[in-house]
Amino acid sequence: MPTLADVGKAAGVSRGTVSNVFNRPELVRPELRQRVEAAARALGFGGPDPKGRLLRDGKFNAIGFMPPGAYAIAEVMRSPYGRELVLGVSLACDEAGTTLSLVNGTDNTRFASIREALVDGFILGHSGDIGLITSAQRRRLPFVILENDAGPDINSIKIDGRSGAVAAVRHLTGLGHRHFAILSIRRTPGPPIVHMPGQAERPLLAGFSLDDERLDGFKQGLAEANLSIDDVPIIETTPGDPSAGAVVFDNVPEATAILTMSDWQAITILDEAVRRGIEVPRHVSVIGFDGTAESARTTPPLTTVAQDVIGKGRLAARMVLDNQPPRQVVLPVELVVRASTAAPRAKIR
Amino acid sequence: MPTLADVGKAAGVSRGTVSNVFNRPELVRPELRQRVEAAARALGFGGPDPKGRLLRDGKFNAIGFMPPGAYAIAEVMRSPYGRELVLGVSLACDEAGTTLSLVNGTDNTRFASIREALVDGFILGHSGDIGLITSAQRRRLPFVILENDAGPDINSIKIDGRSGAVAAVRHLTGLGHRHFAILSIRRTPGPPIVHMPGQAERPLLAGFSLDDERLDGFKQGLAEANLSIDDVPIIETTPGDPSAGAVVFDNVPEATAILTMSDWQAITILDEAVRRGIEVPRHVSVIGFDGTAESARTTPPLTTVAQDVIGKGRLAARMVLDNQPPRQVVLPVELVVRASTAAPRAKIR
DNA sequence: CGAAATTCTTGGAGCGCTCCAAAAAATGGT
DNA sequence: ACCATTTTTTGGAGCGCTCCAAGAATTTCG
Repeated sequence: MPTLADVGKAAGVSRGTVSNVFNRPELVRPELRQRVEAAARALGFGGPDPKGRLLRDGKFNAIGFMPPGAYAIAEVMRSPYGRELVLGVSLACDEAGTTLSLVNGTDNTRFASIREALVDGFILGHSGDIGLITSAQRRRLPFVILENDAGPDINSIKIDGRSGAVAAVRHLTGLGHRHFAILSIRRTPGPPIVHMPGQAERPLLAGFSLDDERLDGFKQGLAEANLSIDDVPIIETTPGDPSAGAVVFDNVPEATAILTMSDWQAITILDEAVRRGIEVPRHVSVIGFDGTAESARTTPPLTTVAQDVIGKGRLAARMVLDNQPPRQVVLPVELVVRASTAAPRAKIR
Repeated sequence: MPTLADVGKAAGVSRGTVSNVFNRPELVRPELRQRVEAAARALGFGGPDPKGRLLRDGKFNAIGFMPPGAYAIAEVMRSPYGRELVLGVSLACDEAGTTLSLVNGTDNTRFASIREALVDGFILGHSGDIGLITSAQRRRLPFVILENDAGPDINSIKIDGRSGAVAAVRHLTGLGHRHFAILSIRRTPGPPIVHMPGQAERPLLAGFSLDDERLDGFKQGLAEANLSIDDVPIIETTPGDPSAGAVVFDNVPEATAILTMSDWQAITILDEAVRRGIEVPRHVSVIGFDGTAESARTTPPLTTVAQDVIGKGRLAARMVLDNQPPRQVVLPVELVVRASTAAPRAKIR
C-alpha cells in the first residue's frame, strides 16, 4: 500500500504537498498538483489512509449502538421495536453527518467492544449489569443508557413502563376482564417458561429492569381491580419466539385477555389465534406494547401501550452527539386503543 | 487524556509493560500488574486508545454499508426492504464478529465518505453512477455493488428484476386484466410524477437500472398479451410517498390492476383503497415487489414478486468479508400469489 | 530592476500504540 | 556461590498522517 511519502517521492515533492493535493488542492499550484495526481495514479494510491488522520486528529465521526444484554445486532433488527429505535438513531446521525456503528457486544466480548469500538460516543442498551456502566465510563466518551436509570451522573432514557402496564390492565379490567395471561420476556435464549399460579418461583424480578417494572405495573393494575397477579399465569418467551401464542393458548385457555410486553409478542398471539380459529377480540383480547408501526397494521389493529420509539432513538443519539450535562429522561407512554381489545363476550369454542 | 506512557511513568514501568497489562496480563508479574492497574485507575486511564492500535495494526474490524443514490440511512431503515437488507447484513456481521457501519453518502459527500470510512470493506448501494465504482476501487478495499452489474472484475449482486416484472404482468393478464397502472419509483426527492399515455417523455430509462429493468419487464409482459406499455399510465413516487395511492386512483380510475415496484408502495395503495372504500382485489388488484415480511401481513395479504432480501444482505456481507475473486450474482425472484390479486370482477362504485 | 509582498512548498514533530530484539531479573541446579 | 535457564521488562522503531513555522519561489509594484 503506497503512502503519502511514496507518492511524494515519485512526484518529487514532499509528503505535505501530497497531503495538500488531496485535502486542500487549492493550495497547490495546478501544474504541481497534476504531477502529484499522476504519480498517485501510477502508484495506485487512492488518497490518504484514514488511519493516519485518525491518530492525528482523533475523531471517528461515528457513534456506536450496542444492544442490551446478550442480544446481537441482528436480533435488534428483527424486532419491530429495535428497527424503529435504530431508525430514530439513524435520523439524528443523518442530520449530524455521523456514521452509525452497530457494535456487537455478545456476552464476554461486551466490555472489550466498549474499549475498542471506533466511535466518539455510545448508545448502550442496558440490561442491568453494573459492569457495563463502569466499562463505558472508563472509555471517557459520552454515552447514554437505554431503559435503565443509572444515577444522576449518567445519561439515561427510559420509558415509564409501570404506568404503561397499569394503563393496559385498567383498560382491560374496565372492559370487564377478570381472567388474564401475562406474556413476559425471557431474556436468555431458550424455550418458553410457564409460571402457573401457586408455583414457587414467580418471575417478578427476573429480567431487565424494564420488565420488572412492567410486571409490577401489571400487579398494581390488577390489584386495583381486586385481582392478584399471583393468580395470573406468567409465560416468558424470547422476544420473537413464534411459539409464544401456542404456549399461551395451551396453558391458559381460560384467559379472556392477554397482556404482552411487546407488539411483536402480541402479533405472534394474533397469528396463533388465526391458526386456531380463535377470534380477537371476540374470544380473547390482546394488548401489545411499544406502539410500533406494525401494531397499526395487524388484523385486527392492536391496542397497545405506545411510546415514541423513533423519538427515543433520536434523542439518545442527540444526547451523545451534543454531550451536554447528564440527564435522566423518562419518556411517557400512552395507551392506544384499537381493535384487539373488547369486553369479554364469547367463550372459545 | 492519559496515555500508556503516562501510566507507565506513574507506575514506574515502561509503556510496553502497561500495554501488556491491558492486552496480555498473563505476561506481567501479578505484583507489578497491580501497581500498574492502580496507577491507571488513579489517572483515569481506561485502557489503550484504539486509535493507536489501529495505526499499528491496521484493521477496523468493520464493514460499511452505504445506501444507493442520495438516500440517507434513515430512509433505508424506513423501508421494509431496506430493513430486511440491513438485517441480512447484520446477520453475517454477527457471525463474523464484525461491526456494521452505516455510512451516510449524501450526494456530494459520497466519494469523501468512501475515502474516509473506517471500514475494511463496503457494501454499496448503486444507482448507476460510474464515479462510485472508481471511487471504491481507489480505496483498495473489498466491496460489492448492489443492484447493478459493474462488470466481471467487480463483486455485484442483483435480482432478476426483469423476470419478476414479467411474471407479475403474466399473472395479472392471465387473470384477465387489461387495464393497468404502473407505480414506479421516483429516485429524486419530490412529488409524484404522472406520465399519462401519449405524453412525450416516458420514463423508460429514468431511474436506477433496476427500475429500468423492471419497467422493461412490464413492457415485455404486456406485449405478450398484445398490450403496449405506451398505453399504460406510469406514476413515479418516492419510495414511501404516502400520497402514491391517491395519485394512482385519481389519475387512473379505470385501472383494474396496479403494478408496483415495492411492497411499501403496494401497502400505500392498500391503505388508500381502504380510505376510499375501494376493495382489493374485488375492485382492483395490487401487486407488490420484494416479498418482505410486511407483505404477508397486510389486509389482504399481498401478491408480490418475492426475493430473498435477507439472504441478499447476508451474501453481500459474506462477499466483502471473505474477499474472494469477484463474482456477479443474479438472484432469482419468485411470484408469490396471495390475496391482493384476482380476476377483475367489479367496477369501482 | 530590486525590494516587498504574496504564494507555495518543505520537513520536523508528534498523535498512541504494538512489536520485537535485547537487557534485566528471577529461578533452578549443582 | 555460580552459571544456565526461564521469566519479565524495556525502549527503539515505525505505523501514515496533518499541522505548522519557516524557507523558497514567484509576483507585484514603486
